[in-house]
Amino acid sequence: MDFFDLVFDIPSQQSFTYRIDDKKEAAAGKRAMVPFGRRDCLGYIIRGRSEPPQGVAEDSIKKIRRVVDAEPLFDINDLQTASWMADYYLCGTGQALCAMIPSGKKMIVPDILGSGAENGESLVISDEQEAAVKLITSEIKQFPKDKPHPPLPAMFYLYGVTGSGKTEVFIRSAKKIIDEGKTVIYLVPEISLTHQTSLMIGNRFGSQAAMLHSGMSPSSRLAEWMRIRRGEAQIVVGPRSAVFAPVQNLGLVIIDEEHDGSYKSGNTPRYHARQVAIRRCTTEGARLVMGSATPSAEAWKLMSEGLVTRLSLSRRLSGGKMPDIKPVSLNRTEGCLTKELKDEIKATALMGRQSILFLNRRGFAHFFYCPDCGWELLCRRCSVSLTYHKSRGKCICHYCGYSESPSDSCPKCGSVKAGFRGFGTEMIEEEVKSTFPDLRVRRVDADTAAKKGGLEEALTLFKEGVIDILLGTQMVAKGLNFPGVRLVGVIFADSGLHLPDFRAAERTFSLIVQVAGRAGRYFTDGKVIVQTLRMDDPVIAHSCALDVNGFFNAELVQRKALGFPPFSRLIRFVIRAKDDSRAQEAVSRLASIARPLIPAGCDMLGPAECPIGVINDNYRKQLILRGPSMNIIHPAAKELFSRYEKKRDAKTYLEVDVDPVSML
DNA sequence: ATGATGCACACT
DNA sequence: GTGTGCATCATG
Repeated sequence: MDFFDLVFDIPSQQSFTYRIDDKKEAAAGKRAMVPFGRRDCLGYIIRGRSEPPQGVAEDSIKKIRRVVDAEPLFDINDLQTASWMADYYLCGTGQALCAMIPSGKKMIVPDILGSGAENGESLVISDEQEAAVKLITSEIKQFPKDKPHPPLPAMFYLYGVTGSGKTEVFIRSAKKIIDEGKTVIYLVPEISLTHQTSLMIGNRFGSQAAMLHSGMSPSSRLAEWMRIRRGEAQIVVGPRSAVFAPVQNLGLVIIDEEHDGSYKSGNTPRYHARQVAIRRCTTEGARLVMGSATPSAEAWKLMSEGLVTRLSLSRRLSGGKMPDIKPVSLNRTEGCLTKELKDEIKATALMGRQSILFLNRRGFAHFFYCPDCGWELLCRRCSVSLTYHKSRGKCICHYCGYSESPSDSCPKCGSVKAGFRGFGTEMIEEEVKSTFPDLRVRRVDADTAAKKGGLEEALTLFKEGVIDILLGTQMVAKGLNFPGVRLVGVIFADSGLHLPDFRAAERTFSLIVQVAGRAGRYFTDGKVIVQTLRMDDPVIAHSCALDVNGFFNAELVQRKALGFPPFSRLIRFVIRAKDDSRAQEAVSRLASIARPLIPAGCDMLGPAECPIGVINDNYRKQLILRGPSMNIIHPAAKELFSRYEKKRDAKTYLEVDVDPVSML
């Protein structure tokens, strides 16, 4: 073994061979400084070899300058995971490896939230919880080897309303697995919830636990990582990237709030932690348990197919009850507060209790709808909102390119008020303040949270009861529990429904149910008012009834009919360029390469403008490959990718997203 | 990704 | 005839 193959953090699958004098130093899994091109570069050693690869002259091989690590950073499993990622997500092996370690690449600001810890260990658990722990930690039955299916790990889904004690089941299961001498990875979404859960795990597992917090300094992150690598931690808590935690003898991966979008990486290796977890569990013989009150459609389907075992928790603990959720029509309402909501805010204030009002992010684009009956213009083929383009005077589908002219009155009820409008978020704050001049109102959103301590301050004040009404976006919707809250008001539940994304309904449903879970965790008189333009919309109705089953029954029929996931798999190609016509030409070329490559039973959506057509002065066009399974479209996508990249169009960039989660 | 190279049009 | 600007190429 005189030679070693290295990969770099570049978007190329290629590896490069180097030589070393002191070969004891070098080993697969270590990093090394080497001359690469005209500069020195940090590379990852992925394997040793006894002679140079074919076609590479011996004297063109350079020497490794310095091996950086005394001990390998990656073991064989890690290296295999990286090459699997490179293949699956169409990125460089080096890029994948780079994503697996806490690099000093991105600097992160110090710790934020200092909110209090959760109540400690509850000694008694319910029968349901007990049964769940038992199943999760039971002997893994080997999958029959003769099955045509690809091997899958033992997978469970802890399905139950907020406050039903999922965390306790996770913790007890983890304890049992650790007692068997194995290790656990506990994944949490990339939000404030991380902190509360981390504290709790810290309380219960002490020094056995390691945290890979997203708000940690790079140095302490690295320190924790090394501690894990050395085998000094049995349970690792962290966001998405913690799925790569270098634990030995992995026994269990927990994915808390499985439906959460932050498990999908938004930049280059665009991996999904759930997918990587499944893969890791498969190769390392571990089991997987996910949990949420609102599973993703993918998980729901896996459950109904029996590939994931469902474990239900049906009761709320801590003396809480699910709140009374009331949908209220916004039609013909002056402003954005209905009488019902105002009355409840008043009543709540009189009781000396608190309210949370949710301003869900407004639909970003101009969509065509009727304020009187709620009718909205949808694509006939994709059932996705059409986006109005003022310049062209047309409504366009961003998936398939279909367009039509808008009419000047509502086709359903004839109202001439139909047109393009939206709720301004600032005006809501105005209205709340002017309606309730003697109540203390505080708004928390991206702007207010931007300045340091802004969010923490607001939440502390709210907790202390110094604020009566907390106005907030998603960042307040998740995770945090405020025992004093009686009322939750959703200002405009439909807003997310207008997004031109086939998951719009799923996300809206999930958000409303999660938000409802904020109220009445410890009391029986929780109240939720859901304001909507479309009282009869099944999504709104199902979410207000907390009817997950009913929602998915309807939603999955729709998805199946339209051929969207989970009944198909997607690979999305996005072309980005400063110049619109260059971007257009590039997608056209991409599409013409793609057309003959599309396998039978698969199709291509687009090329079309991305739903957010311009970001940062970059024009964005997309093309989506769709097929019944990954096995079928993935090879085609790989071929398309490599043929397109053979010659890249000037000043254009291509991004590939396998299993895209957000289509915006 | 990124630095090197080579070819285009511009200006002393 | 040399000088900036960007598209193209290779990196062992």
